[in-house]
Amino acid sequence: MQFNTHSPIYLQIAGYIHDLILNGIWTDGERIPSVRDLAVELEVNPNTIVRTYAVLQEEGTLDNQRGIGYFTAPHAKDLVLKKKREQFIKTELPSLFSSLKVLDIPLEELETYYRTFQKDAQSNENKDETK
Amino acid sequence: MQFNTHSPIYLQIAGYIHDLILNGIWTDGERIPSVRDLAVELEVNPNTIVRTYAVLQEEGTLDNQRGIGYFTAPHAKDLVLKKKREQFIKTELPSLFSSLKVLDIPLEELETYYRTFQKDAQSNENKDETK
Amino acid sequence: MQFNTHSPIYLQIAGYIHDLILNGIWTDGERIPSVRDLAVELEVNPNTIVRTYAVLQEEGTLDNQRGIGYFTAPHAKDLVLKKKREQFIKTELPSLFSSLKVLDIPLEELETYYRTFQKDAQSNENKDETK
Amino acid sequence: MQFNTHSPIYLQIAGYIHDLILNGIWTDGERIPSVRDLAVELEVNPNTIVRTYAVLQEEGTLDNQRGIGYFTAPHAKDLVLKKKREQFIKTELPSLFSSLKVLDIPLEELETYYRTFQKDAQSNENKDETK
DNA sequence: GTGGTCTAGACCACC
DNA sequence: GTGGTCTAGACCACA
Repeated sequence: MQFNTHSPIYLQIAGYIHDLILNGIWTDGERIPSVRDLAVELEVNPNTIVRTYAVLQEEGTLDNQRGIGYFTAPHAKDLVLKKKREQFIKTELPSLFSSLKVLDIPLEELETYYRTFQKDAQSNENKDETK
Repeated sequence: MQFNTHSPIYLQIAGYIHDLILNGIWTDGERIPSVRDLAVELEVNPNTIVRTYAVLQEEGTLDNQRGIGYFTAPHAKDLVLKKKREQFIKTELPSLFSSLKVLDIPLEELETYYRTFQKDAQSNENKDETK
Repeated sequence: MQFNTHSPIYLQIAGYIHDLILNGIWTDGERIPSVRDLAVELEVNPNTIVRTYAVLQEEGTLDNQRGIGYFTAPHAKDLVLKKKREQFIKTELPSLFSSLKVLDIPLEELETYYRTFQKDAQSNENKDETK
Repeated sequence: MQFNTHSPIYLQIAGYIHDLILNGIWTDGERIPSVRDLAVELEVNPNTIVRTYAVLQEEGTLDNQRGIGYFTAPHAKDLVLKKKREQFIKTELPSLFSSLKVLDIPLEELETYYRTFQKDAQSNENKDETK
């Protein structure tokens, strides 16, 4: 049995940046924080960020202009969305379905909970608007 | 940002035992490995297993008889199933649904994948029978 | 703070013998087990029993006839009863009363529970007779 | 026969803390000694105190804030009082009543002693006020 | 043999 | 500083 297994920090940060892009916090083509700045913000060694940015550049999510800085790619959001969807369908769905099977929860029950979830989400949005 | 998020080993082992019971590897009322034996098998300190077993006894999943050993409770499987279902609905479903929303996957699409999953599972079972 | 404090075993055994006499299991003037026999029965070092019998002889509960053995005194039961009553009133009652005070339980409430206790005891006796 | 009957130290300390709360020495919501400090004070291993505090937190008597310390719960005193009353009525009263029966002390006699006890207690209080 | 408790000492995350 | 966890090793009671 294996305990205390993590994905490496630089990959955790890559996932974090994916989420920033998906949620529109970093928009397509925008200039993003320098390696040094992000390292300070996340309280992490700059080399870790270097590695993260390299991975994201490799996969096409980020562009680099030497001497200027890093930018999100022109279609970063679509690209990340596609990537996450594939990963979700290939790895998360099977584990979800096997949970449903073991726990003996039919798909119909899921739909019920889904409607409740959507109603809750909506009422929260309304609250936010009122603020 | 949070890196290094673990649940403690003794709880990871508790979860592992839940799965053993759910999957019928440990059946209701059966004698289970002694503290020392399981500690050797999982390569942890006996005290860690003591703590795991104490938690599971507290929640009613295990019984024990001093000087004899630990046993799964008479209705251990039902109890664990109930517990896991509650936990699944309360904590995993919301995160699933929010993934669906972010990834823009309608519930209907899930059903399609579900049917594929079930067919695959069935064909695997048939293979097993053929063995 | 003091943990793990016991009365010495020889005194615990003295109390045990008091109870035997009070409950009529050892009657007045009866010959009682030899030091050696009682030591075996209670799984205790014979010297411990020697000490117990010495204490009980000192307080008048036991008599010793050299070469023959130990006997309960002619009025052993009355003597023990008197002793226990005194001890009860002097040491146990105050602690009981202070519990009642701290827990805010009026004496009247005690009477209620007492009646319940007596009824239970009686019904148990009836069961015994039926046997 | 059973000699050497202890409750474990961590439970003895739990009982000791119950008393501190009942007697108002630790008041509701108050910060209590750190694990290490109490361990030093009671001359036990810190892990023993950890276990005691865990038990008391489990039963709702204590709260804690990570990195800050332990606190008595907002209604700790009421909670402990309720717990102790139940335990007193269920386990101590029957043994009291059976003592009364064996010693042939009628309940009325108890009342006499009770009045004496109350008078003594009152005169002690007056002394305290005079101080 | 079993589990239960306790100690000593270490390392970690949080504040 | 705080609590939380884990290890190593010891001793105990029960069966």
